[in-house]
Amino acid sequence: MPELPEVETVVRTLESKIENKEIIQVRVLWPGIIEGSAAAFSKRLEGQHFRIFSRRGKYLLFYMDDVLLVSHLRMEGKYYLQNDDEPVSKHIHVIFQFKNHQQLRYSDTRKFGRMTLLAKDTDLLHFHNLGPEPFSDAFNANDVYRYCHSRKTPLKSVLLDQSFVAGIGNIYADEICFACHIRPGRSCAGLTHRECEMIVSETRRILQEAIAAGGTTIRTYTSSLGVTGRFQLKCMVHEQKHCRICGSDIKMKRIGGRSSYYCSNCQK
DNA sequence: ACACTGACCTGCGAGC
DNA sequence: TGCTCGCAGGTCAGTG
Repeated sequence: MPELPEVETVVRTLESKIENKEIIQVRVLWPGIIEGSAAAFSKRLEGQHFRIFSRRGKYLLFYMDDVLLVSHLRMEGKYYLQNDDEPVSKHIHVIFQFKNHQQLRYSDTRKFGRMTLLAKDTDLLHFHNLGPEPFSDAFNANDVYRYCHSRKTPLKSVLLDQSFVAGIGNIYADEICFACHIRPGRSCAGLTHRECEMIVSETRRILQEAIAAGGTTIRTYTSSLGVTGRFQLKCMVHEQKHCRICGSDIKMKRIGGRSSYYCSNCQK
């Protein structure tokens, strides 16, 4: 499941492969991926070049000449750079044709991902009600403390709430809770200021390490263009059987509709 | 205003 | 062996 580190990896990989390439044609094989009219989407992108590559939360941002292409991979979205004579697998839903017979292909087994076109000057600070980026000053212990004390939801649910902080998904939410020695189901209302400081610093540390490792490859997720992350080797609790610190059995519980892994000995 | 649930999808594994 | 069923997950619309 692509979370912030995976999206960051995809953005940087694509930047190195397709920067300044011109789209000469777009084929949408599954219109549900495109928000709005697929025909208008395709027409608008013809003749546009991939200029600047960026990210906001889990959204990929491609600044073209006159338009902003926003892509969300959701669970299984991937990009591949292939030649146009290679067979098109059944999970390819959007094809961007370049010159020299190259194609950028969007693959998505579950068809959950979305693409949309926006004006280049769209305000991304308030885009989809997204909260602060984890590495920005806007994500800090004082604001986290204030936010948490105005509600009673489990810490895990808060970490997954994209309007709280942008980019954290199920895997990293479990890892952050573990690193802070807090059970994912604990109400965020009772967090101390010291714990909020720890949530901020551990979130940054874990995401930074995951980016350095090229993201996480777990279940069906591999990042684009054959790049495989290595962060799953460092997961302390997510999908683990035994705690890597104390050896206790890792417990699994559904919190906010998500499977959540924790060590009942190390996390209070 | 906040919190929870279901829909969107398909592949996979468990159970019969 | 072959079938059905439930689960996985991010986001948003709908409901309480």
